[in-house]
Amino acid sequence: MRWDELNQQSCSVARTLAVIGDRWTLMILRDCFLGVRRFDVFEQRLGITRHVLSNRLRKLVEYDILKKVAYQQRPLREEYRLTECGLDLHSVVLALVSWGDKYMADERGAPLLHRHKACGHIMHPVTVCSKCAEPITARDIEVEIGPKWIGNDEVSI
Amino acid sequence: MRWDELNQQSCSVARTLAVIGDRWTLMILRDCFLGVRRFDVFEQRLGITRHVLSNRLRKLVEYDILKKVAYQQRPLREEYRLTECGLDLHSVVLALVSWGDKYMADERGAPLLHRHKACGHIMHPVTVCSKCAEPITARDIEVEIGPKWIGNDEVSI
DNA sequence: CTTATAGGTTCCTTTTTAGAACTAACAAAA
DNA sequence: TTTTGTTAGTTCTAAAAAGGAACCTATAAG
Repeated sequence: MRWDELNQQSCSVARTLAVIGDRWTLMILRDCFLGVRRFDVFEQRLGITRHVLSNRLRKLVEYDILKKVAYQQRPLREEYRLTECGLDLHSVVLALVSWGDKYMADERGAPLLHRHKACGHIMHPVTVCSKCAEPITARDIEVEIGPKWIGNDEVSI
Repeated sequence: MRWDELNQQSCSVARTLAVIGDRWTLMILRDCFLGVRRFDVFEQRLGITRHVLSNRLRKLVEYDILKKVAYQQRPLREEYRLTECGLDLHSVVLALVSWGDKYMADERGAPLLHRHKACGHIMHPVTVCSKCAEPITARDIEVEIGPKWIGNDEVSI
């Protein structure tokens, strides 16, 4: 199965990964959340080739995760900014950071800390239930087929 | 930069992506959270080649995200199960699902629903602050360098 | 008139993935 | 006892993607 076939699957993970599921795209998004917006800054920080960077940025714009915004005319220069849709990927990046901080850190601990502006504390993300607000782990969840998908062979648990 | 160089970076996202940051690994993990444990089931469900599946499973075992457990002797047959470390990736997969349900779904809505066993409701994951329990968005967070990393050129915002 | 800058594209080489066939270690059936 | 089937792989070649370096375009500054 190739990338372009993946987003035809009836699975939200597959469709999401068809857009953002490679290391470079996720690294670019990490940098976006750290405030990076320009082509050459991405290139230098990531050590990505210009060719691949160009392709990934194009795809992110195509899927409305980033948008190009002119910051100068003559010569026209554009930078890449997260859209609302892109900002919503923050929970994905935060979940990756949090896991990495816990399992991949060395003795110096997490390289970057996250401060919650509203409460002022250094925090780590906690995933909770939207209904009862209790923290969720893998064992707390049961999965079932969506009502409009019942009887559809494509989707299975 | 190649995969193996990525996990030497002083960034938890980079180190995490060096292990799980490709679409197949994340698709395998999705299936693990749906209860899949055996080689041929992964192969059929994912449409992945046996070669790549074999490599990815090996890597996941190497990093203690999955473990091989014998379910039969003579001939020895082993299956792959999530470790505690692997179970902690649930928040990553859940964040991917949730974003996909919101932005990549068609008119039928989310293919799979998540029921929180404890409260009994269909839920979606919400990321909250570990200190004040308020929901977090990208704009609510400020990033700063970890105390043991200050003065270290490797890490930068 | 040359050099610098930002944001790319093009070209060729190396690495990774796809797809199919083959293997090992047994069990069950003919 | 030979054949067939099952599970979990490995090996091979071709196609696709990524790496790495050079080139391009529009403009400003010196």
